[in-house]
Amino acid sequence: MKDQHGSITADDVAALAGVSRWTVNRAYRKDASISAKSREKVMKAAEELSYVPDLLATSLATDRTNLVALLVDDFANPHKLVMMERLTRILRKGGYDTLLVNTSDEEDTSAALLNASQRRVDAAVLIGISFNDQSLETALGAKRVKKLIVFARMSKNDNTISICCDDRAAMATLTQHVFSAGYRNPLFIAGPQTQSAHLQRKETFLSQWEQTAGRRPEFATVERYDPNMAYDLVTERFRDAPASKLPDVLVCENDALAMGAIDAIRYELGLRVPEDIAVTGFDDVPQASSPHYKLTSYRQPLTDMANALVDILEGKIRTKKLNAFVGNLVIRTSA
Amino acid sequence: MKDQHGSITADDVAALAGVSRWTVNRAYRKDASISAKSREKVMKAAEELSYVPDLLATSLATDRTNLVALLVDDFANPHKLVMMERLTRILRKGGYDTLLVNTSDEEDTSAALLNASQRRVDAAVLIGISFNDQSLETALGAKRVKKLIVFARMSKNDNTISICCDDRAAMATLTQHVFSAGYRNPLFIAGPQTQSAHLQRKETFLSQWEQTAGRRPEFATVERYDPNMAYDLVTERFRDAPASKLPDVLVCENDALAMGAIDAIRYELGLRVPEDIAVTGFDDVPQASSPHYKLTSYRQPLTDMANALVDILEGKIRTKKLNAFVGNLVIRTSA
DNA sequence: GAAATTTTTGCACGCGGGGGCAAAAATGGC
DNA sequence: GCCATTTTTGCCCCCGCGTGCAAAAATTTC
Repeated sequence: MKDQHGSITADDVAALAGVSRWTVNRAYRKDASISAKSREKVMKAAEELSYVPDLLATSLATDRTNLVALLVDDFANPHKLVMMERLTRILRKGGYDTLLVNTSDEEDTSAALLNASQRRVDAAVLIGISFNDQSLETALGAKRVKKLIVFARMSKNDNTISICCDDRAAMATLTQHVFSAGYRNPLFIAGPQTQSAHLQRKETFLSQWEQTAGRRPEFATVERYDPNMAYDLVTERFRDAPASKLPDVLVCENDALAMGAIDAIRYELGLRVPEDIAVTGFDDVPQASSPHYKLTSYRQPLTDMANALVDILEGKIRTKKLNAFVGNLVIRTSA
Repeated sequence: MKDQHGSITADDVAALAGVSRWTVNRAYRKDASISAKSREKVMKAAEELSYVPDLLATSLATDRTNLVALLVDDFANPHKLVMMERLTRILRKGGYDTLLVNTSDEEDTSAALLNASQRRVDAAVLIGISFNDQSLETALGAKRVKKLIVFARMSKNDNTISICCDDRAAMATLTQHVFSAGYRNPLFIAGPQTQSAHLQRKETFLSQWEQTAGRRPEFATVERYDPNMAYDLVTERFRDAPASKLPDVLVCENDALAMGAIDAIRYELGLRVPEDIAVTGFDDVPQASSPHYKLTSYRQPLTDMANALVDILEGKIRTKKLNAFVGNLVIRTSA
């Protein structure tokens, strides 16, 4: 009875059940060789003492924590919330807990990874945007983490695993929709140029549009995925532009930019969406469906992607670059 | 050299530095009695081997994990993102990591708490809305967690610690602003009635307005803190109402509801904000500042609150109910 | 320079549980 | 009922590090 200490260990249960400590632990492992009878005895005793195995000790002994670090660097984008919800839920279902690591002000992703490695996470999942391949290459922390997974973005780094939706297919669908809706003069609004994933999205659109419409569209970039940046960009670029100089559709790299663009069109340019300028986004954040935006957007198959993540953790998938996930275009009235 | 195993332990460092393992570990504890000389030797050897102490083993030995479970049940509200960012950042600065627990579909908060307790978290912080005092009372998991902290809400449960902004002061400021702006016929839009924190916000407004204006205002409630619910509420309630029956201001329990209300006013009622109906929110989410909403809202002092959380974890604060945090009213054009 | 302190270091043991093997018990065959 | 198998159980040692104490080394005292 070390009940006073507060924590009940397998020893206590063993004593009560009249078996050895090892038998108690075995009762909790499903593949263990133990008779149904003693397992039952153990479970009964465990319940009586309200015993639960200690994951810390288990982790230490097995070198498996069932813990995944989730590194997030941009808490401004509501899509992060969607991803976090989906990932935590599905990871949990797969038996994993999530360590949330905020790398937004901490330029040094390496330090975050190192810290995670000190907790022996089974994997680190990056859903940020400012992690570039180079930093992953040089990060000391990166090497200590068992698995490094870039989620919703493609990394070219050979040591990292990428899970991403098929940008090519996505942009093809989008291009198709925009073109067949009659738009002919698009402007692509992209985020920072340093991000491979998004660069890919941009390049894919540009080339696909060129193929479809015979002309390579213009594009503009902003420094961060911040609605205000898109807002300012659109405002400054088109404030005094004659109607003939205006694009007829803004294809935005994500919803955050699209929403900023819509606001600028309405409140700065005094124009209508989609009549004067149409807008498309990417991610289909919850706000995209608000009557104000009614944003046509592309929804990534996050559930499938998260399930794939679990499969990777379980070792069921060994491919390093998974990018065949196809989502679907959510057509609303903004384009 | 157990380098092949991948993990370098204190033993390896000890061997290289020519001291015992315990001296190595001591070098990492700041209050340990160790000579400057040998600490230096150890650190040099550690760097050479790129050794880092294992937090799992440390936690097991010290019964202190420096891990905090953050339970979140509503990923639809963008304010959660703000809170998560602030909390993770400040906790990290205080030396704590964050375990993100999604309790949105899992009705059983108890199971989540139990799971967290198996990881021996130093505390569980609830920033959700559907945790009610009763469930905290009966939750088996609750007892196993060292500290149970309700953040941004007041719990009446004696066993839990609450950190909340001063709702009375907040609503007083808001009431004052609304009243002196000339509004006389407010409608309060509240979330689910089961939540003590928010009930408090509502009751506070009602009584303070009564005191100020001499008349107890009406209120309406929705089932979830979901913009669509506020949207529908406003639409249904006022669609065919004559202008004389309309409130002149909607005081909403949070920004999510306020934004839904604004959309309904504009897109369903065809009225203007604030000229026909003004709106106020609470939380000051990032979207509140968009040109579309320009929402007058109340910003909680999250940084102070998060710092208080760290102080509680460190044992520097022993008070159980902290609710003296005063934020500030962010006045925009919606009211 | 020897004795009395004080600082530094080493070590047994513990934290809670897992792997793998040998002993014990249960089962099967005839 | 006896022996060969198979299942079940107990146990040693290990995971990586912290605590508290005793031994060793360094420092002070007179």
